[in-house]
Amino acid sequence: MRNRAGEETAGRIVDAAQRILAEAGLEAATVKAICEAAGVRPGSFYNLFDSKETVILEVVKQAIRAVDPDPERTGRDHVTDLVEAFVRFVEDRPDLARVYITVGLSGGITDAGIRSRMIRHHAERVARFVAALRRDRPELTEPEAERQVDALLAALNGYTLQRMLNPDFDFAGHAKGLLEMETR
Amino acid sequence: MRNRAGEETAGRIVDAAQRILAEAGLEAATVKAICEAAGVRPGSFYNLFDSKETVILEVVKQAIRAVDPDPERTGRDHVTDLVEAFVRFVEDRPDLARVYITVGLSGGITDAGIRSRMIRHHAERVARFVAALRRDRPELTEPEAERQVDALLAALNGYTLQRMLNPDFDFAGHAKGLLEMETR
DNA sequence: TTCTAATTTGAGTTCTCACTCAATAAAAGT
DNA sequence: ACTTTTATTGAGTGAGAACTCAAATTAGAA
Repeated sequence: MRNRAGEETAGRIVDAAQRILAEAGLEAATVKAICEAAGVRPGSFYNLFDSKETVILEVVKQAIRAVDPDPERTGRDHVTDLVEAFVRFVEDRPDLARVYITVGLSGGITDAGIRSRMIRHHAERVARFVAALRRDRPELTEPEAERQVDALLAALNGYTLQRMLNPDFDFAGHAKGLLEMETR
Repeated sequence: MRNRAGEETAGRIVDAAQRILAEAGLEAATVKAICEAAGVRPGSFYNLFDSKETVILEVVKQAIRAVDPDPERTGRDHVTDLVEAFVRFVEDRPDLARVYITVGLSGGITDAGIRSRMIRHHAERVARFVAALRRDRPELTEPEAERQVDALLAALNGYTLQRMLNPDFDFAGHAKGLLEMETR
């Protein structure tokens, strides 16, 4: 095992970046701050990563994965499960959620691929929700289900936005309210 | 007329800041970039504004004002009117819509006032929508109407987000779809 | 143990940022 | 025309950012 030490250090750096992002936001995630939190000197940082952006992107990828856990479960979840996973993500990792939403808008992340990656990710999520909804309510046609899922996800994103603006906003409660409207 | 020249220059600076914010985001809105776009030297900038933040804030205020035109009409509109106004805002002024969302999300604006200002603005909008909805459908109780408006506005914001990510997204169509769901 | 490659170090370098200010120019008032 | 207020200029400051690199250290292989 030749690069065990390096890999371990790289992991510590990503963890530190994620912690800072979660606690203090994107602006505070400087290389210096990340290095201090990881207990590492800048030289090591740049020995292991090409740029700061690489690390932030790695955190964002983890965030994307975190929104939809256990993707192999596809075909068995209910809409409530999916919504609950989304709520948990926003509640547990509000600043990852912020990063997730900001990335598409901000010029800070210059990686061109990230935008299309997020659009594709959204499309996959819609498909998963539609499948779950039609399982719960088989009487719905495909287009009907799609329209409802579209509105549901848009509302969830909108509430996420609100939660970003106002930390006191009761995200979980409002998300649950949406479910009751949808499934009535 | 003592400060006409200064006021005109200040206007050019605000316009330039708005253009840059809309086209390239908060990160790109440096003093240098704003000055270049406005055809002004940094010295003039700081003769007219205390800080960069002052200018950004001015742009945000304009964005907020643009979302809800004709506020004196309160008490006469229907939900469809309000939604249509919102759609028109997003379609006609995607630049301001982007500013509204970007700035709200970013931690870069340290001014505490801007956040609460946006929250207050949202509350006012909810009230206006609730009044309109109860006028359209008197059978609804206040809490019922509030919950529906909440979801409607969240979905509209979510769709706005989607539209920012993907310019091909059919915002107007989806917004109309929401209305049909709400008022069925 | 000894050699070698992976890893870490930290004092820089370069860059760009927001912001300043003394000097100059333009405009307005008398 | 003269004076005073207002507006503009642009070189410059210091702070802090991302990032570099030659040298030192560490750890696995022989």
